[in-house]
Amino acid sequence: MSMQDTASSGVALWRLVADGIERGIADGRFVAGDKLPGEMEIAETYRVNRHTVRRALAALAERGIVRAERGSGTYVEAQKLAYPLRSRTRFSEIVGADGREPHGRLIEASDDAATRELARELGLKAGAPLVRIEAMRLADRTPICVSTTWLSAELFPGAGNVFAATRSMTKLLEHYGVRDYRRGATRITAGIVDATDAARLDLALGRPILVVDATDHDLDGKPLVTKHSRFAAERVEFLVES
Amino acid sequence: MSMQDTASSGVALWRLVADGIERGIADGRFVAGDKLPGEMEIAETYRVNRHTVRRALAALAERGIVRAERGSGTYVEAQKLAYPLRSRTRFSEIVGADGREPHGRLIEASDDAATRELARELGLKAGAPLVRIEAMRLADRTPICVSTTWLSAELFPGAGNVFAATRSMTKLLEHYGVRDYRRGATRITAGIVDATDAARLDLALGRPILVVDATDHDLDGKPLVTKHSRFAAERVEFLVES
DNA sequence: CCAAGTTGTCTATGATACTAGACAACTTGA
DNA sequence: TCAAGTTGTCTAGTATCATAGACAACTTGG
Repeated sequence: MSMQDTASSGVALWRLVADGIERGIADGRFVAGDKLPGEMEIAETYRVNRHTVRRALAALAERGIVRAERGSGTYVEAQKLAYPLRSRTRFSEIVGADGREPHGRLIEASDDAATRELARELGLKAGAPLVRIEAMRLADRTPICVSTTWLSAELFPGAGNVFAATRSMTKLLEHYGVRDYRRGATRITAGIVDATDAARLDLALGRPILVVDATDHDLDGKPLVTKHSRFAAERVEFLVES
Repeated sequence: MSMQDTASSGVALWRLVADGIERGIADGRFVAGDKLPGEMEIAETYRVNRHTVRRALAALAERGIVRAERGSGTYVEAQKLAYPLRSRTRFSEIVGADGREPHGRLIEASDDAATRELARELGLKAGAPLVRIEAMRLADRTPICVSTTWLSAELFPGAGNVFAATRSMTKLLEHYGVRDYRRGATRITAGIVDATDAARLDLALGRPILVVDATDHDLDGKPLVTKHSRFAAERVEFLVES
């Protein structure tokens, strides 16, 4: 691996090495507590200078993924949150099941007008008044995802304030008399985090995110809320059951 | 956006701009045929030199995402493949439904021994003989994903040759008398493409990929094959139905 | 204690990324 | 035809990336 190989890829070499090591951890080639190969050995496998490897490891160490011990070696630290995608998906339940403490945080709430896309998703007319809620979800102080949620301002007046108080979408819906709801079709893709989300998720620029678009319906199939969520890919793994 | 902001993120500035524009297209802010803002305007919104924007646009143009017209502007070109995740998921059907021509290609087949992980997934003992098939799937000549598939070498002797001939996992299983099969639990996450897959998928280094791990079972629930697939995130969108 | 192997830190050098400014070539609409 | 706005192409200067080598500081096992 040389500068010529990566020419015009737009990612620094040390970043490729860091991604490679991180993937090794994600794939289970290295498990929490394992000792990584020595810097020299890593340098040889990636055909890269040892300094480049050091920079990669430093980046991983700063993110808490590995920990270097002078004279001894570099060791693996972290894990991923298993996130089942079911028709009944509640963030707090999922995080709780993993033995971690769920948190919600309101970033911003504002009024908005429905684009054609949003109107179709929510069964409203284009231009209909909406409440837009920008929120963040954490597990044990680690940011997991940020999501933008839209609700009809007519069906859910003052939804922003209710969310600010309850910090839970489930409780917000309960407040308006919705006892239960189901997730409709979910669209998943991946992308690269933008500067705004990177700051919110405490993620380095250029990290991958899982992008999820979904609409929740009540039991009669009437659309309630539609969401656009961005998950830190390095901290979560979706499970689809059949 | 300055070099200081991106310091130690490991992604080139032009790459962030390119990703931002591409995401604008993915999110529907720009649709195929739309004219992008002028280079100067983009440079201002990202607070970046015009040359940096030009490099970003050049990268997008090379990938066929946009097309520049001198004296006029830069225009949007492409779309994504909708990929439903059901218990009965067949690549050829999905691509066909999108009006495109599905293709399969064998990259490599070899013998392998089951790791503890693979053995558990396939209901075998660790060290059991496996056939490992590295394959690639395309839609209209565009690479969509590469996957590594493992099967028991005892249940499916010579599976590599059969796949080479049929280039279809469904037909391979039929050859061994498996008439129907179902997908079990599927794990989805995102990552950054490595050098090998980047070459196979014709993807630039540092691009995001969707990583899917799944095991297929026969109708009695007996595990047949387990797969590790990597999808070019920029070309596909998963649909989860509830 | 010693030797081998590990991570930490320094200096130096060439290649690349980004910025900056200027101007050419072309398209569009008035 | 003309002016404004667009993309294309030069030249330069500065900061960062990656390589290279040497040595210090520390851990581990014999």
